[in-house]
Amino acid sequence: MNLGFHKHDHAACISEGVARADALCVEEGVQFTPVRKRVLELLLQAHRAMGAYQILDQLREDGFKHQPPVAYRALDFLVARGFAHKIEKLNAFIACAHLGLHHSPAFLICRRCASVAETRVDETSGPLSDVANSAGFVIEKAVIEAEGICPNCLTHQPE
Amino acid sequence: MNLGFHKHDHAACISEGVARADALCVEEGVQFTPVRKRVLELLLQAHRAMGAYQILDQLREDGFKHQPPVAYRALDFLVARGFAHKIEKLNAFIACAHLGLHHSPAFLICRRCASVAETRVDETSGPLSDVANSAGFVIEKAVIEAEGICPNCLTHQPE
DNA sequence: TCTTTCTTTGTAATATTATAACATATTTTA
DNA sequence: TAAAATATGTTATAATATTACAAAGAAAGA
Repeated sequence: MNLGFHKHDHAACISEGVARADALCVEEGVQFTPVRKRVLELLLQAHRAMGAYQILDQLREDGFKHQPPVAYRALDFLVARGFAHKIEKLNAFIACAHLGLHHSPAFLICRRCASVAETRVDETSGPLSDVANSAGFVIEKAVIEAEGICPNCLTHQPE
Repeated sequence: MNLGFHKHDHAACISEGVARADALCVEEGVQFTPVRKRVLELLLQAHRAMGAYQILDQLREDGFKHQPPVAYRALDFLVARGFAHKIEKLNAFIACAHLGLHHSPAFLICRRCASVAETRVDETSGPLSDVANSAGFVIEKAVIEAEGICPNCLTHQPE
């Protein structure tokens, strides 16, 4: 599976991501306003997790308004629609790597280079679901974030 | 498996937890100082996730010093030794339910009553490990936190 | 024991992350 | 076009967490 730990056509991945989000917003009848679009672009461009205040700094440079709610509102919108995800461990946000697909994301976070790869996991099976089912707990959303060392960092500077 | 969604002898579970931590500290030659012990007691007693500032408030009532670092240092100690865990989703801390056992914890968080149950998962197998292995990513620690509705809340006030 | 080393605590200041509240503007719907 | 819903502008503040440095206490070696 492509986990993002490699080179790719980044310009295309940004414009495709924005286009896809745009289409989904039209479909769902919601407004993909300039700030929202810009924040998604920034996240796609960065290709890594960004804090809300980092985003705010970029917005200021772009001439957008830059009080905290501006960033948090845009991020809330993107996260609610699945266009971005919050990485709880980092208090940061990242563009969705599987935009448009309903999925349950999981993340691999490199503690050396801070790269974050998104993968999908099956919510309805696996050890956690088994435990939840037998306890009678209904899982609605799962935060799955693994920390460790990515293949690039292992290769280039093994510990 | 006992997930904590039930009645139990709470006084015993507090004193046993503290005693076990005490023994482990002796074994490892580290100091189980009064603040550290008191914070663990508070967490065991609360039997739910507590924020650092909630703990700080309790410490103040107990006559301990109560600047933020006091709580964060004690919590860092407890988390480093596995006596407590941080719930990233809640920015809160909870006493370990399997004190003394090396384990990879996972949590079931009820969004209605805010109870948190700890369970163990196998780090070395399962869908996430498979993805990580095939990508060459070495997982060191996994944050696994499921949100949903606990059996008590389902039974007592079904939605 | 002494003394040096390591660990822990006390404290002030500040950094970082996030939300509340309310006014205004814009878009959508009827 | 009026009403309703949605989105933005703005101020203020809440909640979470860390840095830095001084002082106190415990552990280890001579």
